[in-house]
Amino acid sequence: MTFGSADERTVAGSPGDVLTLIGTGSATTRADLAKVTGLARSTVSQRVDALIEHGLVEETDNGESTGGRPPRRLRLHTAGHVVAGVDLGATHCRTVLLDIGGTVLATREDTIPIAEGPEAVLAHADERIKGLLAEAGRAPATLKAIGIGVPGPVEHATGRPNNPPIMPGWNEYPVPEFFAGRHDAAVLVDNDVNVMALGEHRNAFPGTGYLLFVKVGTGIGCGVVAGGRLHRGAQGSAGDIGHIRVSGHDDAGCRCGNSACLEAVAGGAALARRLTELGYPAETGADVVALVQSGNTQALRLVREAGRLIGEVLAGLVNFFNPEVIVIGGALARVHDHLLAGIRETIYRRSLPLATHHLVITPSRTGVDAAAFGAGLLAIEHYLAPDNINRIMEALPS
Amino acid sequence: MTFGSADERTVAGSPGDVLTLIGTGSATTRADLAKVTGLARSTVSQRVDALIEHGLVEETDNGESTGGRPPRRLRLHTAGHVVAGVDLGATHCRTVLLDIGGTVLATREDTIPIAEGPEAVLAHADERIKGLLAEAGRAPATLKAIGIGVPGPVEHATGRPNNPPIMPGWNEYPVPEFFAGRHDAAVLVDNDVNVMALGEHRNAFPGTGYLLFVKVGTGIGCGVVAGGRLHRGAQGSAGDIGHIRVSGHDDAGCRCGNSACLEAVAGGAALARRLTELGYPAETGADVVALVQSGNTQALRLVREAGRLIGEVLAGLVNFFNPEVIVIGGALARVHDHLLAGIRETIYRRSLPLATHHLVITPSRTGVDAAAFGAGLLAIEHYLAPDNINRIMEALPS
DNA sequence: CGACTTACGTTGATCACCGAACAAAGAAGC
DNA sequence: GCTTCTTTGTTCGGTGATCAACGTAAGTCG
Repeated sequence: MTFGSADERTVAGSPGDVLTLIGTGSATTRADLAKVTGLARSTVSQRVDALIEHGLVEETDNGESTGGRPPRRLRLHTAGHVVAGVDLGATHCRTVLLDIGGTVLATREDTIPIAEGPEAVLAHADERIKGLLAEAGRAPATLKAIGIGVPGPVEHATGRPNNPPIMPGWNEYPVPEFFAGRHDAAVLVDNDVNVMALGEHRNAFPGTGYLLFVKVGTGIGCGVVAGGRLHRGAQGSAGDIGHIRVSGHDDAGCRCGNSACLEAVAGGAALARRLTELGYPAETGADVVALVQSGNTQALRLVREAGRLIGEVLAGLVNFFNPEVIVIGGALARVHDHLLAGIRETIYRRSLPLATHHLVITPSRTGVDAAAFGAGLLAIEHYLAPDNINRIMEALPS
Repeated sequence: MTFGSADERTVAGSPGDVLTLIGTGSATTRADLAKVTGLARSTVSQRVDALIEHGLVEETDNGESTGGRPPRRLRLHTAGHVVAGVDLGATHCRTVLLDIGGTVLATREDTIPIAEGPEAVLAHADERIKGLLAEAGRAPATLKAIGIGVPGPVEHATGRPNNPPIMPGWNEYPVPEFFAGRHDAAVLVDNDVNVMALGEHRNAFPGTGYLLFVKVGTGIGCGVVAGGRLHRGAQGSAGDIGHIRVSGHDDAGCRCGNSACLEAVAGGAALARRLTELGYPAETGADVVALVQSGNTQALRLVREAGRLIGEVLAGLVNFFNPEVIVIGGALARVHDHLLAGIRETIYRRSLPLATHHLVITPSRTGVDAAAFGAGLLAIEHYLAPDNINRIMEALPS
């Protein structure tokens, strides 16, 4: 027998918790903190002083008075702490430097095939990170954590890719160890769709408990947020919806060896191939988007039909998972008017009313840097996690 | 921006946490507790003394010596605290009395249509609970919590059924309030499949993080355990997989208004109807089971085919959710040899190898009282939750 | 039958946290 | 412009939870 676990308590008052409250904006002054945590004002002051001494918090201007002494506002001290987010795709590497408040300091994008293998690609990314640090005028030692999104399943606890189909040479490669001697920073590795889901959740839907982020690009994948956290599943392969079967397409073979997979009929590569067959040459999802935007009715029809097929799969997942928000991202979402129409139509037809009543289905609000940004958030959240902060402050009693 | 929440810390040491460790068997002696919690032995003794004074813990025989003084074993004091679990079905009411160690003290089953409405049915259940208390020789005041599983979606936080299709008169009915004047006990209400999933998880797979419990009865439903806890979704309707579309059965109309729903082609009612059409009269899932057990090859064929269809849906969910264990329960699981064969066959064919590599697919190990027992566990876990214990002990400083 | 090992209680010391008093800084009223 | 009030934040002694060290209990081992 097992009981409920020990978390889920009322907001605790450790230094790390106090910092989290300041970072999230849940409390911006000492008096606020006292109210929210239930600690005495004196204790709060003591905690805040320690955080300020460690360079994690700073005082800003005074707030508005409400009839008495105006409060001193507190916020994260973003100067001495930055993180990097890295988005590795099949052929690209996007890098972003964030301060721990989540502000973008610098970005970089370039082309490198992930098939060149982990050493080459990670060395490349490391060069870019160093470049961004220099560009933003931040000392290398201020880099506190690195988040990396990769196009395949990852065992998040160890940072090792787990039989990734499109990353030759990366299987079981210990990514964090690569950076061990190069930076004094934690390295967090996750699937690219997961970090996009995280970024979208934290940015656009922070209060939401249950969110699906669907990326429609060459393939189709899904990031899952449950209870405000990423759901990775037992092997870290959760959200792999590209190979779920759809009705009526048993003739469509998929690279996975099965037929009628969602990806094989509604992915960007599949749409491009069918458009080529119809006499409109296209290779990638971007080409499909271009055809739609140029007014090609066949392309438009295909995208809408793809939306219906994606919607069929999502309708099942809505019943099963009961999310509050579904976000559609990826290359094909750039023509989201047509894609979403098909998706919405099918979900509202095939899902249970109770599950769709408050369901929001929306295009992604984050841009091309979504994955790198989400990877950066992963890094920030690790660095600012209460436990980590408590450890840091115990290690350096200042 | 939001950060990771404040839970997920190392095992804390509040009295409630200590009790949880004793209850789960994670630590059975004072010395154990000191090791696990990191508290000083003196502090642990103090905590344990308080728990004993409150009648929550008792000392048993001495344990085995490992070369020194033998430890005094601790366990939950089950005498003064019992809970009730209630399983309400379409036509039945099963009641079980458990001590807080999870031991069954008494059970009762009888027939009452849930359509008689909440007052009548709950009054009936309350009578049964009182009967079980008397039968087990426990004072009414020792009843600390009541768990109830109902055949429909529930808003778990308030205990109100949420547009349940087969529970006329129950919509929005505040179940906990019904018991307010009758017992000084918390009332937890949840979907019946959820409590079955909980029972199965705690009993058979306590270490598992991600488990699906699939109930194949008249209809088809699914309870979801994620991260060791029940996943209920945004509206509490998660796991409603009976109306997910399956391929190649577009002619099969469903009571929900759509066609090709899993339930409409593989549910017990659907199988019974088709067997009747084939000349083998059957009304319920139990009749189908009887036909299979009597060696009817048509029934056997249908059950196996139903397994394949259920497997098709589950294959998609395995990709999406990446569970470690899938448990098959419900009336039709009594012929699980045939049902599981079809399910396994399809899942291993259609799911990703990474997700199926360590996947266990197994029939339920819990019997006919699974739901009532699971409801009782829900009650126990609420009562023994660290926060609740801490509140109790602060309220009565003894 | 002592030496050793492990378990548990006791006790003075320590440290985190609290609450009350005090200081700071503005608003409101005259 | 002054006093009074309100809210914020700090200082400081007091209190209680927790700890580490020691002492006692109760076994095993040679």
